[in-house]
Amino acid sequence: MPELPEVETVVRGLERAMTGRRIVRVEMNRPDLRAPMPPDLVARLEGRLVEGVRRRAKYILVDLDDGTVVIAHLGMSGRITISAPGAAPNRRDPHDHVVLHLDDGTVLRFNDARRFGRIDLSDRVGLARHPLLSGIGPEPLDPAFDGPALAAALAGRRTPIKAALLDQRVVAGIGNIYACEALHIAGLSPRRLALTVAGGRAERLVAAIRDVLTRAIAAGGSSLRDYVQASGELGYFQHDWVVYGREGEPCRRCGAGHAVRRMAQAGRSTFYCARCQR
DNA sequence: ATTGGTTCCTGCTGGC
DNA sequence: TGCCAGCAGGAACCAA
Repeated sequence: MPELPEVETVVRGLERAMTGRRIVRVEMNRPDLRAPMPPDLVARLEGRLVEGVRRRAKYILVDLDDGTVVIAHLGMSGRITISAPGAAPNRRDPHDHVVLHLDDGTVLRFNDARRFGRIDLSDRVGLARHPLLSGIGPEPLDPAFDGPALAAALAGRRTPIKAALLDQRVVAGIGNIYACEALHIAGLSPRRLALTVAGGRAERLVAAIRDVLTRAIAAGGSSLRDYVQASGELGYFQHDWVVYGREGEPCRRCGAGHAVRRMAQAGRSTFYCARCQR
């Protein structure tokens, strides 16, 4: 799915399109995503004013004027497209599972071919206790996420650091691409046991995570096959990947000769340089 | 308690 | 050119 930078980019697009607007009509074309959507979704959205849109981990949170919060996750193939008021209607797509019509004519479509995404409802007061959000770790761009905090989260864990970074309880929002990139920047082997990432190594990894996520957000995220920004534009951070998807290409840091390798970890592809990542 | 494997679903791509 | 196995950004769930 879109990882943190992609979700952040979508949230910024939604924020512009939705804030201060009223939802006048909701179409629910297919209620069975990864989990069934709430049966009262349409009733609870229609007529509500949108107060804001924000992000937590890879979740999109839409605050409504009655205290309801819409929780949306894009899964692996989910996207939200925005048709500006007066724009030609999009071609009908069988994977537009939920369609929102706003009072200014804006149309938002939640599209997810693989249906790994989810949509749920909560309320502002109980949001932190919602089962989807309650166990999630610190936001990586929050100043509270520092070397000692990461080291504490990794203490005693005998899983590879790559797998630990994908664990949303350790740190929020990192997925396969940015885990590979951050470990390369930090010079840490993806195979290294998580518990050995402490002290200076943890500091380096935190700095690397912040660096890659910040640059990716600035680029509008990475566009893969299934991902476009809310506005329909493409992010371009995929051109800045140093290891992800570059199997066999020379490591940009080591110079010629040392090829980027690919291996499987926990069923996912890991890309790394065996020379400069220890 | 941690950890690794499996599973959900569809679409695209690379190799034959 | 055509076919199809394998793979894809995630994470909940299960068993050990």
